Amino acid sequence: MPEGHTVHRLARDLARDLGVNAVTASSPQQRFAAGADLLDGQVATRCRAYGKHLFVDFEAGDTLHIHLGLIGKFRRTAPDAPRDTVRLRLAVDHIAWDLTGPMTCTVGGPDTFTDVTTTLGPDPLRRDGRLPDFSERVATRRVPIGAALLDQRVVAGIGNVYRAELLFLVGIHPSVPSLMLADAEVNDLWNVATDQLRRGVRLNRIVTVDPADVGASSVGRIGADDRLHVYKRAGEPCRRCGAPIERFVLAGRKTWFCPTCQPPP
DNA sequence: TACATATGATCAT
DNA sequence: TGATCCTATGTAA
Repeated sequence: MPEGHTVHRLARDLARDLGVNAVTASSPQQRFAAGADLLDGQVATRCRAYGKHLFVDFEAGDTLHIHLGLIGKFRRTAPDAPRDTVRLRLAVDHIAWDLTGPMTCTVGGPDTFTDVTTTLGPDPLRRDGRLPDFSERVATRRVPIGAALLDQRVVAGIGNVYRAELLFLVGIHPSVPSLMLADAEVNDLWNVATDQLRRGVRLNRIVTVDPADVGASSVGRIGADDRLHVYKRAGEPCRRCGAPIERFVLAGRKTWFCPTCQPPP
């Protein structure tokens, strides 16, 4: 489930679990054997996230760089858990963190963080993420806003679920040209993104529906199937207006919108 | 057993 | 735009 919220949450949980102890690093799958050897026995000194990129610094100056991609997972397991597909296992005491299916898993020097993040747009989950930076990048893209939001050079950490959900929440159709958005709309988009991604970190999952959006019968409780407004809900009624949710492909990925709440340009 | 699909990104054409 | 990489899961056969 890797959008920015997942990676920021990982940085936090990893930092807590790894603590100040030396880690045992291994690559059961062997594809990261050399890197694991470098890290084995070192103390992790810092865990950071920027967009969908995760960085773990080690005492000797090595930086582990991980990007989960579409199917990657990094999860807390036990040292006796199955490991045939585990690219990297970081173990401390009785806790093991298992990385499977990552798009990127490398070890580099102290410049790794800067080198990787210099190409990225502002990250709403970071303290250094700036709205004016976002505004400027949105205003200079000659693509639909639904494409711009997936471009990590415009804003870092948003993926296919948040692109659809955020645009619903701000009432903007994905096909509206990025540079046509009013200042107020761009501000709104940034603020909603910040709020929603933070909520995602807190809950460790994407939930964009509010209790006020669900029926009185459910007493404000949000169930497993009503956490999202539009993502993967083609044909189902909009929770706010009842119109059937529609779907189309934008920037090579399916996206969803409400034709009433998000009028086409 | 096979196939489709997935919250991502890159590279080739 | 399409192929490709990586893994896991759900559905179909």
